[in-house]
Amino acid sequence: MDKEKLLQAQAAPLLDYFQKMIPLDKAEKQWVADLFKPRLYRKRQYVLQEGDVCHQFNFIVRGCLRMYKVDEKGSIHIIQFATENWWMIDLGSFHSRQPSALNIDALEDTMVLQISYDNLIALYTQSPKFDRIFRVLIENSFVSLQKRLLQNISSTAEDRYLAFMETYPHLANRLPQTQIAAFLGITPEFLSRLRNKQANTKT
Amino acid sequence: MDKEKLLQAQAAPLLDYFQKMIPLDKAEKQWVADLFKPRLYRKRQYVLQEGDVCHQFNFIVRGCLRMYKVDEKGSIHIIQFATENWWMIDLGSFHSRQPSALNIDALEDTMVLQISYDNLIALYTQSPKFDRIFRVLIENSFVSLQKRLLQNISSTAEDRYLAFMETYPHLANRLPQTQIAAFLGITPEFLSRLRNKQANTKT
DNA sequence: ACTACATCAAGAAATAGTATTGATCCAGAT
DNA sequence: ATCTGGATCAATACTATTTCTTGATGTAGT
Repeated sequence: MDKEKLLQAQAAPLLDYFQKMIPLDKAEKQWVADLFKPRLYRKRQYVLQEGDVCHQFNFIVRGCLRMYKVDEKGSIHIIQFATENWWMIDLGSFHSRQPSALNIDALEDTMVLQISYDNLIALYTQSPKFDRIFRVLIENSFVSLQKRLLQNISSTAEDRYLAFMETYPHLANRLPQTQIAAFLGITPEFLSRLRNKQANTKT
Repeated sequence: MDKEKLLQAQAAPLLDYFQKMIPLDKAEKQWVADLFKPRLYRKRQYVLQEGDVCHQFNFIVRGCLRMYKVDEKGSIHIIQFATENWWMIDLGSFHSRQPSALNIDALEDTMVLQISYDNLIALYTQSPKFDRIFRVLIENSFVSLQKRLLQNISSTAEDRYLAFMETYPHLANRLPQTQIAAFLGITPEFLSRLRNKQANTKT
């Protein structure tokens, strides 16, 4: 009993998150608390390294992760940031059990709740409610991704910067600008100049 | 052939180390070069986290690792530091395949050569010479450990500090004093006072 | 030749990590 | 009871690392 309570306390942010989507019964809460394991990643630590299979579906309790691809020239292209109450995973690698071409690492010390592939399947089997939860959750991610793509192919760097500031104002002051630049696909120097320009035109 | 040379070059510090213990023949060198994989851990990054099984036997090429236990109060007790040409592993977890109660992380960016459990067994099977090498190497570690224990149970903090300075003079200027304090089992403040005292009595 | 960026180098500014010091407290040995 | 060998807390100082900005110069596409 004591142990159950401890697990539930650790999983609380995730249980809250699910609860807001679909109410869970007692047993379902306990499964979640049992199958999602808390884990701390420290700043700069890899969560997933290119060439490894992505074995974990990660829910971020606190901190910030980034997913990126390193191109042939060694430049970093950031696909996604994720902070509190977001998910981070290479879904392709996770489901195909094939090595990932992507990297995930921590920009801050980050606590996640992670579930392994096998345990996630077990969870789906035990309660189809989780099929629905994860469908919705992935749909949300899909929508953000599509939005991001559209912006990328259709806008100039300045427009992308402005859109970023609108969509993720909380990230703007939280992340180093080097990271934001890598997300926008420009150099930190150029981002610095863009910001300068913005600041000047405002007054 | 080219590839062989590259691997041997990467494994050079380890081959030198073995060579000083027992001469290796060509095939043995190649096994070592093949089975030990180079890996970089960045400062603050975990090499082993409490609760995980220790799967790798690590030889440090450059950098510095620390092994420690976190107690119920959250205090850190450092069991061991390891720098160039030393080994770092939770031997208990490694051999029992049970989760470790210890943490290992990097105090500096650290390059290791690591061999997995299965590959180490394979190495022993291929050449019993490695049984001897690893026996000797673990005996060395055992002796340091026993010395450390003895010091710990029999000395005052000041004596332990002096002994540390004698035994590991190179670590004294390399590690932050917070780490040395955690190794000696005292607070950084008290260590600071001890050093002050030493400096004054010398003149 | 103008716009929208990149590259490189250097310095400034901000932040995080480390060390020191003083004040106060406490437990065990004398 | 008080002295010694420590701990804890808070403030300050110092150092190192990371991040940001700026200037100079270059380049590809319209």
